[in-house]
Amino acid sequence: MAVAEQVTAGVAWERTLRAVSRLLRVFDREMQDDVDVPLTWYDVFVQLYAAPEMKLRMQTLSDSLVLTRSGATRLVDRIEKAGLVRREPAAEDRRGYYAILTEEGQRLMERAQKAHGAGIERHFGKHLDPDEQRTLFAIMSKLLAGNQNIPG
Amino acid sequence: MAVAEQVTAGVAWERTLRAVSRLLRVFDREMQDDVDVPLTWYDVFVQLYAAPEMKLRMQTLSDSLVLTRSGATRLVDRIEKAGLVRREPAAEDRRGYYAILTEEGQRLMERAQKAHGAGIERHFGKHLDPDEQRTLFAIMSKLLAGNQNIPG
DNA sequence: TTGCATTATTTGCAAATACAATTATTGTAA
DNA sequence: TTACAATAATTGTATTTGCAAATAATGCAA
Repeated sequence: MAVAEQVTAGVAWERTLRAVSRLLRVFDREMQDDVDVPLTWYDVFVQLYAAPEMKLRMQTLSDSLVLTRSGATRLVDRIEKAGLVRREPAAEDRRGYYAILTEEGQRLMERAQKAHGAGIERHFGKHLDPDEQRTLFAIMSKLLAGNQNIPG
Repeated sequence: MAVAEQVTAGVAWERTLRAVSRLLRVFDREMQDDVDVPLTWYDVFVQLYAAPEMKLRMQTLSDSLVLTRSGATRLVDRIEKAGLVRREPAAEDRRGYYAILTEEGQRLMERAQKAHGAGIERHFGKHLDPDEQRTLFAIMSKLLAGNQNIPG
């Protein structure tokens, strides 16, 4: 390359968007192939699995997901119908509900986690050295912190 | 922090996913507010605007977008109905079509670009120094190159 | 030239999603 | 206590999306 490309914010953002989209599609397909659920379901499992007693209020859950409130309601409806999550009214605030990972959900989560971990390594980790991974983490943390209070 | 968090590939990927999702929601909302079209439409404008004669084959277009083929067909349908893009059969291969930015589409694109450029600076560029932007660009380029031949 | 696999695009249909309105509960202040 | 704004979650409805099948044109090989 004779002339170095000028990397503006717009160029960096666009490339990020395309790379992330591509990876999302790959991961979703692999999740389907491996454990026969969409990546969105796995996202729910991850959040619940990491929570105390493997349960979270719907609100907390939807905040961590890539979804609106109503989207989270519908998503949990579907997962509940499949028996992988159940709902329970919140004792301390009767407007609220908890979503709870069932035993079957836990088992699926553990299988999914293994498969997906390998996929992440194959399509993401493998291409970046540890330093790049740390830098990326730091960059994304800054962006997240700088765009905190956004509704949705 | 007494103990530094271990940054694994999985952790870096998850944070990336959340940051990008958040930004996408912000940008989509701002695009609606500024020029009253969804971000997906703008994505089409960007691709066409940068192309020779502001036209691209449907295939090329859908490859650069965050969409499947059929998704691109429907998306262009809607934009065409709004008069911002038109279709034209490809002379050299009669199976194919070009999507072409109309004059009205160009005008909208130029307005949208100004507004969105400011948004990118506000929510993305501002939080990263030039070196970080270059690094991010390089990292995402690697990931894109490493995940080239994925269908969808 | 005929036949057949390949490629470009669109369409039928079902699933997923967002937005706005709705229901139920809580907190607070007169 | 009563009234009312705020909060948690869900639901009605329209839009968007993907998958698989369909349509149409191309290229190549017998």
